[in-house]
Amino acid sequence: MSAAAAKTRPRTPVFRRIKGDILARIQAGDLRPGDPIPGEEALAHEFGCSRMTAHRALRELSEEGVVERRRRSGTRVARPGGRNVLLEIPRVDQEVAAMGCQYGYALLDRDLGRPAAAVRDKLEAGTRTRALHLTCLHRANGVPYQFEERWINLDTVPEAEKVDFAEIGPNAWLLDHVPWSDGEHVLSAANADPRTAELLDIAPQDAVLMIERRTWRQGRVITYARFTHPGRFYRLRTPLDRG
Amino acid sequence: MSAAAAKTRPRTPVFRRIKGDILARIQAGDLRPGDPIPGEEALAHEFGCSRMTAHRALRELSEEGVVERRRRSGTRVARPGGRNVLLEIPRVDQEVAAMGCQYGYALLDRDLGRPAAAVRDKLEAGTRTRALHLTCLHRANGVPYQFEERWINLDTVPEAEKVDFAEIGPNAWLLDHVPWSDGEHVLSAANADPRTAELLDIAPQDAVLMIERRTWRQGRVITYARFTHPGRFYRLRTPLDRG
DNA sequence: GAGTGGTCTAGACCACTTT
DNA sequence: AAGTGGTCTAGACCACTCA
Repeated sequence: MSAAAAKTRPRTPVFRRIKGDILARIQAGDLRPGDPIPGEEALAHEFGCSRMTAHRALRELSEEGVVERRRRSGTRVARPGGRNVLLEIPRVDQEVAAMGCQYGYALLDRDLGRPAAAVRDKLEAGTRTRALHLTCLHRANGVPYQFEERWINLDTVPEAEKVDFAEIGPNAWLLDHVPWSDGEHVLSAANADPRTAELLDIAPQDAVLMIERRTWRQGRVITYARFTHPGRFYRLRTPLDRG
Repeated sequence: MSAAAAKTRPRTPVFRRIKGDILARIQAGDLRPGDPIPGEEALAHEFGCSRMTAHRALRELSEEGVVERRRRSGTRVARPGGRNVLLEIPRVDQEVAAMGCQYGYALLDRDLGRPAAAVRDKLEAGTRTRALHLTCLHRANGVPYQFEERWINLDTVPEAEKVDFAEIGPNAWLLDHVPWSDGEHVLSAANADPRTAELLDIAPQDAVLMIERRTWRQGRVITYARFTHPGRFYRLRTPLDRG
């Protein structure tokens, strides 16, 4: 087979070469959205590999949204709808350190009790549920960097009641003490309220980027957190991955 | 083999059951960050499957950031650093339609020429590069929904020069006419400038959520776009996936 | 050197979908 | 009924890394 020639000791795995080849054909405009892609059998023959290897290449392309697969009818180039983007939301202390700045943490307020109805909804909790309400400020080289307001559901994480959070931030503590969790994130822009503006040392009404996070553990809400960043400086950036 | 007993016609693939089992152990607190996970050989024996199947389960957990794998030293529960979140940035027309609203598109301005230095940098272009500058407004039920400002690199996509974009939005046209592309997204919050505020029918200085997108084709920038949404209404939401 | 993960094979059977 | 993808096996060899 001339196709299987030029072994050239393939440092890159075969399934990657298949993926790269198909991706290149698409990027070159050779294959357009909706166009059919050779089946697993054909690809296996073309690349001189087993069907499993061709299958893996096509499966990964499918998971990445590059192609669409349907039984019987085969594999086609996906027609891109929206964009699915991998967003990294780093830990604030690591983020500040990565910028080469001195990280500072301060607990502004610690308050225990039954939260208001709006927060109760976020916690998916009943009226008798108690929550730990924490207000924190994170600084980079002394400059306010992130304002954090957080509620921890004490029904789900009762151990949190005994922690004072004066030294360790709630995020770091939770990551160390609560196993693993599902998460939901909501991104929005808002005008800073007077208190937030003062804490972040920005003008009232300045735009802030807000990240709301809820995490679950076995179906119950662990915590609801609001992270507020000065909009003028803060950016969330997605890497450009697919080469 | 007693291990292979109880066929029970497993509707869910074995590799999924292995993944689910390990995830459950982690979420139950049975396995904590840093704890070792049985190797592929051991898992294969435990679940009565081949090593390939166990390998796939562990590989996918690793790709999802749940575990960390290293040769020789084995597989361990990952210690969560930041959070990697899958963000869906939908097409504005589909997004509006999905809300059950009437989608409206208007081209406000179409301008051809050499862009200013700031935009030239974004396009990674030289001083002689010409770009098509488009300004568009997207509406939902007649209400301004998104303001779009876009530059298309005519070195990369010369065909765009002949399109008038009066009827079809630049995003839709590009998706149909330019193969596939890498993308970079930047999210930020800002105060609306007077012109944007007027177009979006919001007060000046109101917070807006801005999404900047650049796409590449074979190493060259196709387009740089800025999407601006009224911050009061617009939310970007990540699904809570891992069950 | 030994043990782990990473890849690959050449088969196999099944599930789904379209004809 | 036939053709496609989805899963799985029981081996194999290699690469990396730790002891």
